Amino acid sequence: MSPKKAATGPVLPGAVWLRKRPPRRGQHGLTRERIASEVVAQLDRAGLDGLNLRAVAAALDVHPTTLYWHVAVRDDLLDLAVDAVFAELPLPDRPAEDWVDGIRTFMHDLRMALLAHSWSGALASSRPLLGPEALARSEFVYAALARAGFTGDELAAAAAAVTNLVIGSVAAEASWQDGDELTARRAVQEHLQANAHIYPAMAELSFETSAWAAQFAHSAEFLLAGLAEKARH
Amino acid sequence: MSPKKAATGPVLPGAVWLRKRPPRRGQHGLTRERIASEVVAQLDRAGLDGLNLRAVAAALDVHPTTLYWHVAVRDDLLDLAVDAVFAELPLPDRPAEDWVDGIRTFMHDLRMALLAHSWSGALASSRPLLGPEALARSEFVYAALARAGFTGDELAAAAAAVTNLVIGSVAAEASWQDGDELTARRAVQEHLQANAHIYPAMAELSFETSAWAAQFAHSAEFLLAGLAEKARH
DNA sequence: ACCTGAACACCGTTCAAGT
DNA sequence: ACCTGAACACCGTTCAAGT
Repeated sequence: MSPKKAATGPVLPGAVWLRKRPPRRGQHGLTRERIASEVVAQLDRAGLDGLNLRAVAAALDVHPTTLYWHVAVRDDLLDLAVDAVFAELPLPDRPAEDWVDGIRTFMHDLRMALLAHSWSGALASSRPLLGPEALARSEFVYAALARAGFTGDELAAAAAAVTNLVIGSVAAEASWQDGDELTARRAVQEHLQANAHIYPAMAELSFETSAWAAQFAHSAEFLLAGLAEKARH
Repeated sequence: MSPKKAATGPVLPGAVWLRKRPPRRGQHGLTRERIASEVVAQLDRAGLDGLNLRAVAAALDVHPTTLYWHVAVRDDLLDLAVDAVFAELPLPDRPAEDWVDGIRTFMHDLRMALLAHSWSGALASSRPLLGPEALARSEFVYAALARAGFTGDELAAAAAAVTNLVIGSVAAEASWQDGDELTARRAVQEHLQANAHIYPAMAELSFETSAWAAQFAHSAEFLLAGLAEKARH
């Protein structure tokens, strides 16, 4: 009957946030916050595959199994880490005068926060974002789009489109930067040009300058233009 | 000097496709295709976390370590599986009369193919898609958008926006369906309403009917509207 | 309520050896 | 060229016991 067993049914992703959190700090002062920031640090250093419970515990100066008092499964650590990344996202307390500007800024800020932790895009795209920091950012997006005139299903869809485009773009971008990006790009380009008869349109493009930021900016403008048009009815 | 060591530098994601593939089939008739479809089958059954090399090998009736002749690392298996999913995506041989219709159909088809294998969205979002089947679909998108009038950076950005929005949306959707979705939704809604003072806009929405398909359709239309407007200059 | 310690089952990967 | 077999290092998780 420990807290970690309190969740009903199977462990579902994001479930850390729906369980009651242990409020008091133990004899080592171990809190979710301390655990989260250590996990972030190790993910930054070792990447998603490099993370391991024993190293996290060692850095926190506790026994590996101690962590199981604070989380139910390893994946919970990832949820804590992702929410910590969202906390880095600046959240304006006043809405922007022009809602399009507000959403645009949010999209670029979100991209930067996720890119600062290369593992976070992959996680944000594949796990429900239910932490308090992530929810606060969602609330901001909902509020901005509601002010733009969206309601009901369209409001939910517009908000989803905004976050899914950003997170999807960042995840794709980060997936290239895991290895040696330049070598990878050259290999792909060679491959495309060697098979130009199969991929004529793609072979024409030059990936020489991988201008990720500019490409993302264009992507964002495409969506913003569509949202603006629909908001006008 | 085995083939798996042929790649220069560190193992980068998607690298299976850039290495020369062993052309002939061995005494067990083990090919990349057979391995790929077995991996897909096991992922469908056990999920991403449930996949293990030993089980794959057993099902193929070979020794676990035999797989290392055909791939360099476990992740290569995932790349093979993702490309196999892309192969299920119907690819029209004639372009649509209206390019918007063509892209719209592609987006919905891609969503369906990825949703049919719940693990594939997470993988597609976090690994470069360099397999032949995935590239062929990208080529289709590039060609359609080029016909719409996009060129250079804007063409690349438009294509990226289309695939990233779809993959990002599917990954998010699938992340909810890993566990008991209904229970999860209810818990989240309770949580939002209990904290309605923090999340006023979100608390208002009813997540009763989780109409994923309708929401995705709206998201797609937002992007398509923006693309159409930009294409008109 | 929070942490320790021992122990278990599992799994990706290497490497030398076979045919 | 392709496959086997033994072996290694590692790692998430459990459970009973401590304070």
